[in-house]
Amino acid sequence: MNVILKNGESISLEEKATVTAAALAISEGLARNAVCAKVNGVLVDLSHELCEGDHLEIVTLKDKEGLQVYRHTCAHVLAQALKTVYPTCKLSIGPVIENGFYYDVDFVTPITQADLAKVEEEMKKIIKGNFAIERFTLPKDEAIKLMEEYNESYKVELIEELPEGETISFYKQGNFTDLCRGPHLPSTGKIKAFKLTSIAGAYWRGDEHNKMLTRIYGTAFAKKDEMEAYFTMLEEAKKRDHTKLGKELGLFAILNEGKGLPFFLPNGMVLKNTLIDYWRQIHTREGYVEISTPIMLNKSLWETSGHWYHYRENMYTTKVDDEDFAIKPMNCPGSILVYKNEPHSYKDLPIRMGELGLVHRHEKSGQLHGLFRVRCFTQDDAHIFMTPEQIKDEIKGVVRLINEVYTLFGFKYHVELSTRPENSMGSDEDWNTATDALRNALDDLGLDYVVNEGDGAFYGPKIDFHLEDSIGRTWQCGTIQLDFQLPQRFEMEYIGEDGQKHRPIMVHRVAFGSIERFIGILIEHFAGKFPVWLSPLQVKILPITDKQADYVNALCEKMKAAGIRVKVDDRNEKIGYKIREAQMEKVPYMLVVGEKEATEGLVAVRRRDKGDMGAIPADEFIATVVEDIASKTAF
RNA sequence: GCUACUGUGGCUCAGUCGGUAGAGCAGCUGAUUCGUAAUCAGCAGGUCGCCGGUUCAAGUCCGGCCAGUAGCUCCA
Repeated sequence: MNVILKNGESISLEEKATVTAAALAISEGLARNAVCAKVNGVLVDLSHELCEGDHLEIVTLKDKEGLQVYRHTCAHVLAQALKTVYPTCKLSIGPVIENGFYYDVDFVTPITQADLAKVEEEMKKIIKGNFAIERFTLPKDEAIKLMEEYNESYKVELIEELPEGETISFYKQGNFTDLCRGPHLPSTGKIKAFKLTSIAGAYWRGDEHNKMLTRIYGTAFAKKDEMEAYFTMLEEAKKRDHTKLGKELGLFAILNEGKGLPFFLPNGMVLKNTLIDYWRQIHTREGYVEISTPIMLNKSLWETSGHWYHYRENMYTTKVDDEDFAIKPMNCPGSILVYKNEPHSYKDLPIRMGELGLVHRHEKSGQLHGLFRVRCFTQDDAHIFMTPEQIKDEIKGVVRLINEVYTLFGFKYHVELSTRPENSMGSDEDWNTATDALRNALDDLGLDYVVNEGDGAFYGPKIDFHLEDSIGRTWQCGTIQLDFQLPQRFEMEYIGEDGQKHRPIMVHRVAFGSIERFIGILIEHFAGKFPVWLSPLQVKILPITDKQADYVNALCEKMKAAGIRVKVDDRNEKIGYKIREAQMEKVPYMLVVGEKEATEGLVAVRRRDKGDMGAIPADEFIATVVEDIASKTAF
């Protein structure tokens, strides 16, 4: 019989040849590295029997799917080890995740991090035992019987939900059998590098009303050095932790007096204000106007907007003179009131109305984290009110602006389009129109995007921007949300060319997302070494002795006049001490000034990452820094 | 909110089997005026997250609360 390979060629094999046999027929090396295969697009085991005309693609550990299968087998080895060490535990699910795998298990007595070593030892034994992993299938009733025999009630529950008549596959390795779709490695001995990393609680089926199981996380790589590299990356991420750097660099603090409510310290405030200055500059250029609305407005407003019904549990409320008020969790209703404050002609549109709005949301305590998840934050919000014809161009303008912002900081990003969720308001027709408008704008710009079905806001579909930082982690920041609902609820209008009243379309959009979160991301992205234009302190002057005091003070004043953030360290300390401290503060430029420089009008420049750069005339240095700031260059 | 873990001077951490706290850095004082990541000496600083319990005795053991961390769930 013949099977067709990835490159279109076909090879001839004996009837019922397995994937392994096929791999061997192609090359011995491929057979050795084969993990599983894709037959007609479906992943199968190496022991799978091929049929005439099958399209065959051998999968190795170099393929994403190959590594996933490898990790999935690790999860099974973990499960087998757990059943050996803790025979009374019950298994639930054990999938592959990014960088590893986990298994959710119900223990009679909870285990701790310290117990993982024992489990790892057992896993090593299983790997060394090199048990063959064999697939078999059972009809539903027998599958249930088998799992009942093993007392695996979670597995029984999973099987019961499968459609009648479905054959159910199991994988057996040694004395251990697990319900699984597969595929798997041919034997446990193929695993070369794995580690159990952590333990956490996780709800059965991800539902907080269900029992909490113990989730054991692990990671696995094809080679030991790849795993080492992964742990090195994690170490690097730890060093960049914005909560740690935020403290060390005096940027922000979150105190017991208000959890999730960040305080900006002087250095962090410089960062925040610099970002805001930049934001104002580009938005003014793009034809935005800026407004500011109260952080607290009365209940009837939030009833009109729908927040009172759809967002109530996240809102802080209070009573003023017996009237209910809510602290705003979003800025849009305020912006709408500004729009409605006067009548509008079609000639006014589009109106691009920006607001750096401070919003408060009562997030659950367990999800607060540094600046990434807080209870009060500043959105770099803007609402665009427009005619239906303007939608596409306006969306495109916003996408371009967000691209400009992310590019400046050196972020790569990808785009996601989210569609109608379950708990939403409005007609299907409106949703379809809105979703199509976003889709068309993205298609027009030729941007790649993924679609998240059912992940939109309750008032409309949205485009999300997920940016990637310097060590490859992704963050959701920018979002563009189209809204047909609020204009209706607030009965917004404009007078059209025809003299009739029309309803404007509204877009909500942010570029940074939340300035707080964005600052957190910037801290980690730059590891605290901000580019000159963002650095809280740009230049630190370090005189060798107090004989240089006059020269150094005059120099400092001159730099301040040039718009540079500069300080003199005139303490009675050795130069090495001053440099060490400035390095730890991550100041981009240090100027060492001794006798020689003071008499000749020079500065000895030391750069944060490059060390001693030699002496140059002071004026030349000032010009360089001014240029760094103006051009917002990366250093 | 849920599960697990953690909480000792401003910061980083030590404190054994329960016997009423220890270091380095930072700070202050003094000396030193020095050339590219820590000059020396002295001083001061803590009701061990909070509340309660066990005990002759609690930083240490137990319970509750508060806060943080890793996840779950949710989200900018």
